Amino acid sequence: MARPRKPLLSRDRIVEAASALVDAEGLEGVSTRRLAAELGVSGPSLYNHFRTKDEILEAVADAVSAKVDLSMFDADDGREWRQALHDWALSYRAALTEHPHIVPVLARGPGRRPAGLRVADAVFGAMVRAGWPPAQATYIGALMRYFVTGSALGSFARGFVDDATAYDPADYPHLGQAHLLADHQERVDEGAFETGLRALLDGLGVQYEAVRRRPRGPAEARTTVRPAPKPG
Amino acid sequence: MARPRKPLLSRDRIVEAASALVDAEGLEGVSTRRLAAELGVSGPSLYNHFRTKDEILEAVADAVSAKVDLSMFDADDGREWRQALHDWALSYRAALTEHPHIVPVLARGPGRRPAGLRVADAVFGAMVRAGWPPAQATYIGALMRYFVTGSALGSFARGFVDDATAYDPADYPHLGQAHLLADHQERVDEGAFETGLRALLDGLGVQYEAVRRRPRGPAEARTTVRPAPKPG
DNA sequence: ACCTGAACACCGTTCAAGT
DNA sequence: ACCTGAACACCGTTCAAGT
Repeated sequence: MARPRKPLLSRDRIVEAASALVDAEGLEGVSTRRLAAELGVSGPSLYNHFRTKDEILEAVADAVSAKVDLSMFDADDGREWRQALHDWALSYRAALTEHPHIVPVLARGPGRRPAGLRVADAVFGAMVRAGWPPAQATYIGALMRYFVTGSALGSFARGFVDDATAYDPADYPHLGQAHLLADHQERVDEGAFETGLRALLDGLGVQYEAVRRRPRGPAEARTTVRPAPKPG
Repeated sequence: MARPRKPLLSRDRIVEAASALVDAEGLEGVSTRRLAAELGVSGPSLYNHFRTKDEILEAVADAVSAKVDLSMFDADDGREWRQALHDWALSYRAALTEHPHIVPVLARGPGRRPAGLRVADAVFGAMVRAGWPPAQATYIGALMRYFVTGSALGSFARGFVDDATAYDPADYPHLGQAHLLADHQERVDEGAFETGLRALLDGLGVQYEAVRRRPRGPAEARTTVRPAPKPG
């Protein structure tokens, strides 16, 4: 069989199989030959649909971004911007922790991925509507992204070993109980995420009040970052 | 030449060469053969000093962690915890942006890397000394890490293309100026980082006041996360 | 103990050949 | 247009052989 009358492959089928493989085996488990085998074709066939393996992984990452709920940013649902950011962050993090192995790819940046851009667009638009200056709205999209991807990528607790002898008090005077962290991994990561998210939103609240109070004095315009590259 | 009287290699030499290679070519530029060639030996020689290539990369990441300034956490330098966290975050970020290609490895978590653990230890110790409950001190170390590594990993602006036609208003109604971001990349990332850091510290300040006010009521103990796995 | 070359079991990608 | 097998230039790692 050289060419079937009905194509055996499609971008969607490839992305679906690649996602399953990434979830099951991690990024290292994905080779073009392995993926092709999973799809019942030979390795080079994939190159009729994607230019590189990396493009396939980008598509997998984008499929995860597409699962992030953005409905809280809808114009007139009566939600406050802080509440919307909060809910979005939870949905964002949930999407990532459901597919942890692809996070390194996704964390590289929103890039050209359509779903990633849709996220950036929604956040930026909602913040501007809420009264944030465009420059700040851009920053908020970026910094929230930093925090959420950072938390999904580097489970803090996962790094600690479940071995009391691993942390010599002479080297790490305050890590006496560190070996216990291995057990409490998830709880610590979630606590840190919640604490950080609350801090972020409270802190943005402070800045929001300041911005609202002096909405755009010319003196400020001179000392501030500059007109404001949009967005997002 | 089979075995020289003086070893040709050492862990330090290997890490040094690997760091240079990572900086110059990125992670993909590092192969064991390439690295060995740079050191004037054959590929398998490396395995006398490291068990795997990944162990070499971990060591490179740890060398970067070792450059993070921790002196602001020294017991009696009169600094306030917020100021210390702020200065540390800047130093942390600076270390990472100087070696951007290794960040994905470093962001995986502090793991067993000695310098990474030293960082965790210093932050945890300083926060506890400042009056934070151990559980919260643990969270602070983790959430600061999320934010800093996330910002170093995923340059938000870098993701946007310098092409006005790339962002169809029908798809992304608020991304009209997105193509300008490519130009302002660094400024946006720095603005987002500063804005986020300030928000984080302000927000933690709010939580600090709350914790200080009610230092450990039994009612709180029941509703709060739980005793507190240390640290760090 | 520490280096070597040869070898194993893989890679991503290109390309001419098939229909 | 879409798949194939063969091939190219790589990989990380193991291992027996050398000193």
